[in-house]
Amino acid sequence: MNLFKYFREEIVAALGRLAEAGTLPGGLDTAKVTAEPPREEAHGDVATNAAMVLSKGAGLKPRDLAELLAAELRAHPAVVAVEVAGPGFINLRLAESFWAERLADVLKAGTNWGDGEPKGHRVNVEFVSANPTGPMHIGHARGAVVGDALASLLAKAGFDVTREYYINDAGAQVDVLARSAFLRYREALGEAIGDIPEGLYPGEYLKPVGEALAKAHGAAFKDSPEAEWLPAFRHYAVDAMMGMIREDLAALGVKHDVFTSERALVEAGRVDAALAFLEARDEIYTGVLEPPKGKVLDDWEPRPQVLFRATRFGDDVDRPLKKSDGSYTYFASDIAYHQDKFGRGFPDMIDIWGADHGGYVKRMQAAVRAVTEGQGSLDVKLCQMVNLLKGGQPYKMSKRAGTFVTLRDLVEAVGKDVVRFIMLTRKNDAHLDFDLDKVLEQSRDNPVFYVQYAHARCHSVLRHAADMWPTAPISGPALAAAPLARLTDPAELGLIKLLAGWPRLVESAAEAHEPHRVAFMLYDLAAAFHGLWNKGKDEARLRFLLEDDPDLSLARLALVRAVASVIASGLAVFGVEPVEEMR
RNA sequence: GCAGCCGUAGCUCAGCUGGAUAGAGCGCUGCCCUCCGAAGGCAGAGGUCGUAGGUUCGAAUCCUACCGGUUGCGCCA
Repeated sequence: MNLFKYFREEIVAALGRLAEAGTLPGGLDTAKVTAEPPREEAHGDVATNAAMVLSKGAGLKPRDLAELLAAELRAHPAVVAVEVAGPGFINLRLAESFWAERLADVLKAGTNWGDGEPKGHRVNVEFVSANPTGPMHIGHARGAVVGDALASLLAKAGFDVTREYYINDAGAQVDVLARSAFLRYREALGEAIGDIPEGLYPGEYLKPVGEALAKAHGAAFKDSPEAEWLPAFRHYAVDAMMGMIREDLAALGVKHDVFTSERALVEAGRVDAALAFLEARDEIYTGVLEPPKGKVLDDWEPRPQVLFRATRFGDDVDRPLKKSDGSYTYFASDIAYHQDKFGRGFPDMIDIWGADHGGYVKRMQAAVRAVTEGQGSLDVKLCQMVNLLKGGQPYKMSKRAGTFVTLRDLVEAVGKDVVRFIMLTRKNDAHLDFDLDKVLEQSRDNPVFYVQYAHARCHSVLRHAADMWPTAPISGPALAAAPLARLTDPAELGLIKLLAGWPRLVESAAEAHEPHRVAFMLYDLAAAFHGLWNKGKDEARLRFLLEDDPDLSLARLALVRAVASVIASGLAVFGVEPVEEMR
């Protein structure tokens, strides 16, 4: 339960009662009424702006309306105090028993606490979509993690999520891949190939591909013209690269539900169909584009092109769909791809792109509007660069020096959980520093450690409790029945309030498509827990386990268990394994 | 030239889709840390939220114009 949603409904209901009694005019628009946690703790637990946003319609001064509503809200059993403050805020303070009940809710729900109601609403998250021409590098890691965590977050919030990967296997770059593989094939047959020519992929990872092709075909294509071997080699190489990419993703703990091939779309005529669809609606014409200003293009010459009327849908200029040789642009097949996703039952699409593709957002959104006739929506999350550092200094990657370059190497160096967590500690569109030393540091300014440590400490307490009272019921559901009313210290109540706010955070982070908020919530929760722990150092009576007071200890164990459970639940959104012991 | 993103404490960044006295970590300063649950704790200083206008009960948040940084800008994906 999102308690703020609950109180918003209670406030609206109270307004309804006032209207019924004739105190307020009927039919007030309550859409702008909010119930939120106040920033200042001193302002209570729930604050509403109702009096301020409704005063005009009600014909009352905000503070007068606030007093009326406050009187009505005082009757609520969970409310112990109501204050009218500032320009007309109404602040509610909630009973300790109310918080005890929320703690029991957390314990009963376990890691399902915070789950949204199933919405029966499908969302497609497309991410990674790295070109199938080589292993994943560090630049891909952020998009992979952000997409995967966003998908998990949406799933937790109650959406029916599909994780999708778009394989760009139709462009010129896969032909280059095929030629590169062909070279390795000749090499595997014993030919001296010398340096890899400019324009081909030089990576060693293509050697096994060449060897496999040599094994399969022998010398059959050794001296054949390109047309004879290219499609087969391309097919094999793309498959091999995708296999490698899937392994890289698996190392990072990422798994897609659907892989869609661009080539398959093209061969099935989907691009033709999409263009015909637009043609029929007069969204396509042949025209000449202006050269971009302020940028020197020596080879620019105006020429007629097949253009999409993107300007009709909010883009700055109309966009080309065909190259001068008559083949489709990337944009054209991407239109078909998004129309395909829409047709598969995803009106809501999210794409995760690198920030260098930022210039394509408008045109893609324009195309989605056109091709779904306004029924589909596309949100694009752009992931900024990751700056790799070591000890605060830029980390130069070099193959020769043995410093790593691939995603796999990064994961092997620091672990997948560290990579995943750190990638989510910034907004997707902000630059991110990834310090190879800091992320392994055991200190407060390493959020991964700090959060994991809080979780491990919780379990340490639970282990101690099991030693002290071997028969005590300390499972989550059992602890829901503990005497929770005995938790009265402000630090304890503060912790419960954080736990109780988890559903609201899940909901708003999911709605905003911002998984990084979970990282900050986890950090705050860990800080509050460590704070309470430290208080126990100074004040012995605040320790979790008191041999002479098993009842109170049980209540505190309930709190500890709940903290562990919410941390675990947040880490689950990130795909990070919560640890029970630090080593 | 145009477009997207960014501009908040000395540094790195949050700021809950418009709320009340703008927060955290690092760094700095000062105390505390012989024992439970090592990988520290507590407190303090530090801000005209890039600038200037606008919208309204109320703006770091929305709009406009500038300034600075960044990423892009037909036949690459």
